[in-house]
Amino acid sequence: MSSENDRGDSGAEGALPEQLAFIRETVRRSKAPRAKPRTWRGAALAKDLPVARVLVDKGVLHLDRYFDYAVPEELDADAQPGVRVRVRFGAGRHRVRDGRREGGGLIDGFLVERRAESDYAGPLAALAQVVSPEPVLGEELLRLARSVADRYAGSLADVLQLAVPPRSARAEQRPSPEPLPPPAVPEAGSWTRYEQGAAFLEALASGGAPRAVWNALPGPEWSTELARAVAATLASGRGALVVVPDGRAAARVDAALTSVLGEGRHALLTAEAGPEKRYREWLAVRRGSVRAVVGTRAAMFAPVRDLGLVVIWDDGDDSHSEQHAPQPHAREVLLLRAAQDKCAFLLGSWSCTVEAAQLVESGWARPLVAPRPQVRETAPLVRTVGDQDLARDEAARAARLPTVAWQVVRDGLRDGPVLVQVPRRGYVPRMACANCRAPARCRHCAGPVEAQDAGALRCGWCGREESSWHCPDCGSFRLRAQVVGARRTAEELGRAFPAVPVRTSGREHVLDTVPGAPALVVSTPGAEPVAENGYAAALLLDGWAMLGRPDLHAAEDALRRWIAAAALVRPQREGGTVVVAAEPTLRPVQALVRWDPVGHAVRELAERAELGFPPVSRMAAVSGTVEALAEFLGTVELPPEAEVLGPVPLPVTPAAAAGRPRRPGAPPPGEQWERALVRVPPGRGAALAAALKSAQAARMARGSGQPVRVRIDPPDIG
DNA sequence: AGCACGCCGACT
DNA sequence: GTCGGCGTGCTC
Repeated sequence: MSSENDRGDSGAEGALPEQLAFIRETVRRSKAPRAKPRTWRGAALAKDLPVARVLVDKGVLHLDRYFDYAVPEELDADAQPGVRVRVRFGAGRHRVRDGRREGGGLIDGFLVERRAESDYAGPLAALAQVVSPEPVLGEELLRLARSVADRYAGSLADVLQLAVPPRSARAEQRPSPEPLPPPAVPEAGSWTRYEQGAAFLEALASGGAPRAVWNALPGPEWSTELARAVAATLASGRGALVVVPDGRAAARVDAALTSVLGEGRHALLTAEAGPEKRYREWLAVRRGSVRAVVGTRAAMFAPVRDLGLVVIWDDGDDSHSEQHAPQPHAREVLLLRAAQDKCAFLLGSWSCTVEAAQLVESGWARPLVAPRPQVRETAPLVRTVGDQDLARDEAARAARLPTVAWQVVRDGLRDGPVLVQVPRRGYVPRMACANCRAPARCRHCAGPVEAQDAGALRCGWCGREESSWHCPDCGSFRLRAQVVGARRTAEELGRAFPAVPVRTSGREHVLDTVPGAPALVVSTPGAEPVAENGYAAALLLDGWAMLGRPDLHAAEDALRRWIAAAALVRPQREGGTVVVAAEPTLRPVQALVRWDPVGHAVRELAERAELGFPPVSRMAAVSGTVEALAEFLGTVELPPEAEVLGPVPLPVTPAAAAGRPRRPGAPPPGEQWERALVRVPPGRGAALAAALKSAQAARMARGSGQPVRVRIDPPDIG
């Protein structure tokens, strides 16, 4: 299916049109390639392979090519492929002084290749300096970075900035430890709970490259199961890489790896470590001293030797999306790695994203699931509280908490801690059917219907006015804005149970664990502490806030967050109960009750295919001022199948926000920007990225003042 | 992006 | 003649 095609044609063998054009041009111009590079009044050059191909470390797209430099004799030994170099670069003030060319700034780069001769017809400048003889950019990493740049219409230099950590001389001086021999093949352990669990481990241990989408059972065993998969891969003599969404998850996997493998066999790569320690760990991996890595998203590029397995945990968490250009997603990067290195792939989660379901649907990966009785055995009981219950229950309505919920909390507090999940502030209210709460969508392109200041309705994607909306599901003509507001509920809850301590975990202050004693634990999604022996009960409040957004991911996100909280609750047989405040007829609510995130994702996938949504189609967002965007859309040569939606105006950033850091892709404060979406059918993702990249490159080269931002797989469509 | 080169108008 | 306007194009 689509994703496979895209991975195929964005691979190393497929050169982009502008690259081809460049190559053709260079070949034409240099009629007779010189046997030896001619420098400015030749200083002594390396005898063997006197040309260094250099990637200049500038993110600008039209410089996204290699440049040749001459290798002076004294740098010959150090100037090996993969090392960091400094070169003079820029058309500026070329003066020839003492037989050497000067001027142009000194700029960092990577030496990519040593060659006998150059395609470049002109005289070569010499390498100014080898920053360090440590080879940091290997062939595989370079190939990966190239694929990622192509996939995301970004520059190679930008990707390398994400992939290669900044240098620390002190870290380089420290020798890395001696590598340990491969460990023994681990026991299957709790993997036997899954139908293909033991077989998956065996395949890894025997050097195979199985690819699986793993729907993990609720509970704390997942990190040990991950560690066993890593151990099995190491036992086969290969390396393994695990990417998790945050530092807490990384710490859990780190602990599990230590207990399964012992000390010294794996590295922990997280931002928390600080630059020097982090580079030291990275170097230990790169040098082959350490064969296994766990880390947060930057670790997706970790240069693991002889990679046998890549793992991503909880791919639906948005921290897997890199914030820096070109904003690659860890799942997509690991997919590229699995394809490039022909290694095993494991995507694990308590929940299931549409993208994960697609990997199974297309046949690229196999499902790794537990049999239904095992799921029922492990999951808590889930009860729902909808509007009907609230309406019937006048007293509860005032407190925003129905009787069922009170009872569950009260009963739970007799046995242990009770988790209360409240939504974070700041959800954008959007329009939904007042009757059945289905998000209101545009009839033409299925984008989200938004309320304007004047009260008019308009599509957030194509900008069409919506004057006669009615709900396609239930026929209602009434719309409502979704409202958020919940923190108070938790406070009231605390007052209602005065004898019980209330602990909170949220953005500013995240608790890692809580003891098994009775307590109310109030948390925002993603910050839920793990309870010793599991929570006795959980209360998931204000489902509307999560479901109300007609964001593509609204239902999936809500389900993922509920499941993430509910997975910390004891199994039903131990009395574990979850109450979710949401209409029981809604699809994600039903999926939670049945504990069937995979079924939910499969149905969402079918719907996305029907509506032409990602990941079945591929989308890109292009934004800029009205003029800049119009000009860009006028010049870009999109593949014929491409469909342009919009442009529509983006909300103006208040000028008061000037001091604060802006989200990447957001317009500068006070400027009116527009955004268009471009979508292409399955298999044309690479062509779309290439077209956008070359249009962007042409634009930058022209230096036409106003910027245009291009974002592949925009996360916030709708 | 910088920064020079180039090919046209008013100036010592 | 030449100083300098910034349009155009290159950076190994």
